[in-house]
Amino acid sequence: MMLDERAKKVLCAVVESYIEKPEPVGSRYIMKRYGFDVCSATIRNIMSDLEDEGFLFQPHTSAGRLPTDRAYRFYVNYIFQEYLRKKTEEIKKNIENLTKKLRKLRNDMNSLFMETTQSLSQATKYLGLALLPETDKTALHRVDFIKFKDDLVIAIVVNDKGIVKNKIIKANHEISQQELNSLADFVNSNYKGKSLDEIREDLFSRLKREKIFWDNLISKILKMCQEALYFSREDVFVSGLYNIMHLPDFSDIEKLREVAKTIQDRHLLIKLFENIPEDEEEIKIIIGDENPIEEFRNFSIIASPYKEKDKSLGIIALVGPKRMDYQKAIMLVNIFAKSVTNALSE
Amino acid sequence: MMLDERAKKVLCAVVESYIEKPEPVGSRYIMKRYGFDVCSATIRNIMSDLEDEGFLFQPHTSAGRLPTDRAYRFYVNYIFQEYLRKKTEEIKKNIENLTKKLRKLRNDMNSLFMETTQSLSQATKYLGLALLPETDKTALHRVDFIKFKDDLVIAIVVNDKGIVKNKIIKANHEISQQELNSLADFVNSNYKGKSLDEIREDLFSRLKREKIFWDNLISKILKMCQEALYFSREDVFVSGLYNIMHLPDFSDIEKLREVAKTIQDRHLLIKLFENIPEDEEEIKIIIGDENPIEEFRNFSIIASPYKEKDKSLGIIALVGPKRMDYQKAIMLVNIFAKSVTNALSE
DNA sequence: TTTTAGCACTCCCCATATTAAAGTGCTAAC
DNA sequence: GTTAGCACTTTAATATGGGGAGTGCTAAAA
Repeated sequence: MMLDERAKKVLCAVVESYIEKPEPVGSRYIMKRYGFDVCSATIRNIMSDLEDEGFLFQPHTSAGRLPTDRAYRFYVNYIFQEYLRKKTEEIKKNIENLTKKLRKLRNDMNSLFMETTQSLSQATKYLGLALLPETDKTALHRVDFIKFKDDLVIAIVVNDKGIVKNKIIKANHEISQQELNSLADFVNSNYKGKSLDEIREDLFSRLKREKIFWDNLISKILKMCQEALYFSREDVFVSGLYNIMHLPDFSDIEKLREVAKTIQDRHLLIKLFENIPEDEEEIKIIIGDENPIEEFRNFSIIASPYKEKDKSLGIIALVGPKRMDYQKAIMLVNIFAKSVTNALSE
Repeated sequence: MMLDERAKKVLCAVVESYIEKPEPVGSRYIMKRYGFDVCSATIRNIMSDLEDEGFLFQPHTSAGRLPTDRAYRFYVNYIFQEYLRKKTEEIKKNIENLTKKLRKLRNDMNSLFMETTQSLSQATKYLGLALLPETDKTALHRVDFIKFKDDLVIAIVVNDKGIVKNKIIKANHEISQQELNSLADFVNSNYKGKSLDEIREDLFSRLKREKIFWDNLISKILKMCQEALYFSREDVFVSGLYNIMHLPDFSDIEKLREVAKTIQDRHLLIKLFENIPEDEEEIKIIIGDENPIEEFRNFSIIASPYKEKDKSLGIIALVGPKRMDYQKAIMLVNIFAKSVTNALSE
């Protein structure tokens, strides 16, 4: 399946043409529009070969050809190389400017990611997503335990990003605000700066070490504390559902429905991100069938982690049709991820 | 425009028929389906009269007739009377059962309203909404001020419903955690149980009374405190966008887009609720053009306040097409609003 | 061996015509 | 006031027939 240079060019031309306008692409059009110096019959032969290789298909005999997922993959690899090679001054300038703008929001993550996803969606008309830092992995800034009613306690955790999470837990026994304050003091003075999962781990070994495992009061309290410090990942920002509704790819309402349903279901959405490595430098591109969740097999995702210093915190992404303007999408995700990283890293 | 009994029956029949199936309604169909003992020509005459009165219209000559907004209004008034009159044992039983179920969630408002809006949407295939209690009007349970970075302070407010809100504010001067604790203590011991707006008001008059108005440190701190205790209303739950996508009324994507855009814009959504009185007992029904916000002129809203004891806290609502199953929608909103009220009032 | 010109063939799309069905409005009779 | 009957209107569905875009193949040219 080695393609010669000309075949590659034709393949990319077909993909680009289809991205530009969702219609079957003909040989004559390719020849003229992309300035090939051969006649349409030659292009035709090449396209026929590309079809044999699984890059193109015809909706029916005697129609033009459409790209398969494989073609998109090939195309994306191609332009992505290009992009990395020639990342221009202009992009750097864009990152600088955006960084300045986002820096003002660095202390308010909600606004920061609201702004980010909205701008991304606005600029592309695709769906802008952002996965917030996992509370469990970020450093504890402070915890408070507040007695609510009866044996209910509200645990409030502030992490070093200024994100506030709270949780209502059952204490299983009457406990005074006084005692809760002591508990909070204990945690704050011993564990500030540690990540929640580290803290839970340490509490656990402490329980074990001191042989107060299953019975006494302190053990109960520490266990409650463990529970209070567990937060499953659930914070995703999604913007621009109404933007994608204008795309011809979503004129079929069933596709829209898939997206809307997935958005509504946070757990599913989180699952989408699970297969995207957070620790890599590169932009990750997922096309159609490569998608980890069934519901998004019709779409493509451009995702990139954002970091603070060198630690990856979360992911910024665009979700759009497979027939997406990858050039633009890649560039924008890149710019935003880098800018957020800069803004957070000071 | 007095309609005689028969005309009313015909009008209701037309509306009901159209709600059942979105097609122009013919005279013969009405006669047979709704068991009128006159021939179709008579119905035809009545329908012609109803058209003159502005209740019906024809999409084109020689087609059946469709209800106008006025017809929906008439119909809804009619069935609403009916509903109030004959509220059955069954409904009471439903409320009891649902109350039991929701009571388990009473201490976690997020889950409570998530569950409520989802169930409402699931049962009707319309959009389920719930407006949470306004932080500003609910009683303070406790406030905490947490020093974050530099001169940033995170204010965390817990109200008596167990809802936690937070806000990042600039202190404009260095302030220690010690001082913040004193401030929090001060607010907590003086104002626990008071509503945030009362507290702000009182802080203001205190400032004024003590003639420390514009200058010294305490004044600055109190002003920061005032700012920290202000939360604009913004908490709305919306469920089931993907449910309405199956309705024939939304096969036009432009209509869907209106809804999706409105949902995304919390402020607009809040505005929707502004014209719905929270303090009334009754279920409020808003049809088409009666809608306060432009974007929802194509839809109808069934809304009802929920309360704790006798104090209104917020609103539960369904948004659907004008061609909505009002009977069902009214009943369900009624059941849910009453059940939430019961669950919260113990 | 590769490319090109030429041509027959396929299939979709669109515009037009035709027909059946549903429903009205009107008139005259009950 | 109500009904039967009928002419008329409009839509929706179904056929009909080019026109156009594009392919695949063959034979000749490069």
